[in-house]
Parts: sequence; C-alpha cells; structure tokens
Amino acid sequence: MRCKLPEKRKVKHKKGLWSPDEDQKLACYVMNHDHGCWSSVAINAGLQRNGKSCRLRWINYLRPGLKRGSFSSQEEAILSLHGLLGNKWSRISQHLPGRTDNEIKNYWHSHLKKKVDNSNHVQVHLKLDKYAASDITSKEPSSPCLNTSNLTNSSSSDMVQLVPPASQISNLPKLLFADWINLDEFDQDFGLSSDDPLCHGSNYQLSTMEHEWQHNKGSTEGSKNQNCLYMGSDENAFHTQMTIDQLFQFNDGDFGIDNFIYM
DNA sequence: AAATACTACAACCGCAAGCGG
DNA sequence: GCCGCTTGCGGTTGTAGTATT
Repeated sequence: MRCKLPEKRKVKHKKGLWSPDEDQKLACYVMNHDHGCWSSVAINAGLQRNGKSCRLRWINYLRPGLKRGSFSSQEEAILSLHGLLGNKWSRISQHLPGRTDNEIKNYWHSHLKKKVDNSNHVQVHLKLDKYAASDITSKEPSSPCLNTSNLTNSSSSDMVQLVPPASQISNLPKLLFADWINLDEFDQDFGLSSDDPLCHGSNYQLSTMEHEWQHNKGSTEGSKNQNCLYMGSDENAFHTQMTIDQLFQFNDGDFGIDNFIYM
C-alpha cells in the first residue's frame, strides 16, 4: 500500500481545473507505468498536483471505460440502489459500469434528490390527508406533529396541485432489486451471458478489463508513448474529453471492450 | 445588453482504514 | 503499539455555462 517516493520535495501543489496538457501528462504516465503510488505519479509525470488530485482526475475523467452522456436509462437503477444502499456512492457505482461514484453522486444531488424529495412531499401530504379524513371530527390533533398548519405553509390549493389522483399513486412503479438490472446491456457491452448473476457480471467486467489492459500494455511495451493521448494545444477544455472519447471509440456514450482491446 | 439566478459538474476537503517502518 | 503515509469514500464547495429578468 505504501510506496517509497524518489525524494521528499516541498512542492506547491496546483489546484483547480485540469488543463489538457496536464491531462495528457497524467494519462500518458498512468498508461505506461500503472499508477502504483499516486504521490509518485504526480512527481514522475511532472505534474504540480498532489497524488490525491491525480487519482481523482484519473478515476473520474481519464480512466478508459468511462461512460459519458445521459443517465436517463440508469436513473431507476440509481434510485433503487440508493434506496437499498443509501449514500454509498462507490457501492452504487460498482453496479453501473462506466459510471464513477462522483458522477452518480452529482447526478443524485442535481436531479434525483429533487424527485425523491417531491415524492416524499407527496407522501407526507397523502398521510396528512388521510389523517384529516379519519380525524375530521376531532377539534384538536392527537399529536402536534400531525398538525398540518405546523408542518407546512402550503395553501390548500397547493396541496391539490401536489397530490396526484390516488389511482395514479397506486400505479407508480415498484422496483425490485432485479428489475433494474438490464443484463442485455451487460451482454452488449461486455459479452456477458444474460444468465450471469449481477455480482458475477461486475467482477467479470473488472477483471476482464484489467486483463485486457495488461495485455494491451504489454503489446505496446516496445513502443512507449504510442498509446499516449494526443490532445494538441486546443484551449477548449472539452477537447480533452472529446479526444479521449474518440480514442476509445465511444459509440453513443457506450463503451465496448472490443474497442478498448484493439485501441 | 447587462445583471442576476440557477444548474451541472469538476474538484477539494476531511475523515477513516490499512499498511509498513 | 505508535507514527507517518497512502488510499478510498462521502460531503461540500467552486466554477463555468445557461436561463431568466
């Protein structure tokens, strides 16, 4: 786990967004040497970053196999997994090939959290409605917590807008653990048979990629730097990702392992 | 057209756990 | 067992782009 650094240097670490040049240096170094110890990567790659920053950049942005683009097809999976695992983003990401914990976390906070909050809001109002209906004759609530005027400032018209018809509520999809697993997607992306259990599928994917990575690395050993990422000198920050995507031949945001092998 | 608010995403920070000296 | 270091994780903040006023 620990590694010996070539030498201890007092370096003022750079912070903030990564430049295409830094990305290139990091990607080239990791692809040719493996990361090993991230602190030494930062030094050996000639980056004025700390190891932590390098690791994060590689994992979240430069690592091959990352899937970019819309989460919409995986939204239900994330919702279900979050329901099961809570804020265990790394655990969740293990079940969503090509997605990083950071990405999922961000997506949760910017998209899904609102949905869940809204749905909880609806449920609270439904419970309150139920309470009001069942206890309509009592003059004081049995519990102060259930006093609707304490809980919300919403007007009655707001309540009507928030609460969908009961028939609609009952028709909301109830997702079971197995429901969100699209094994065909695994099959398509990684050549898995659809009867593989989920955990087996994930392990297969990781180990296979690692193996192919080593294989690929070995085949290019004689020509170091040939698999370096060319990013040019374009100032556009998006250029980096575009080039990497092109390099790994992403198709519609999906990453195919075959593309990776013969890169 | 400028100012402001909002959104999405990248990156940082702090903490805990594991490991070797 | 202690200490120093690295890694990994989750929460939070910062930044850039977009929408709205």
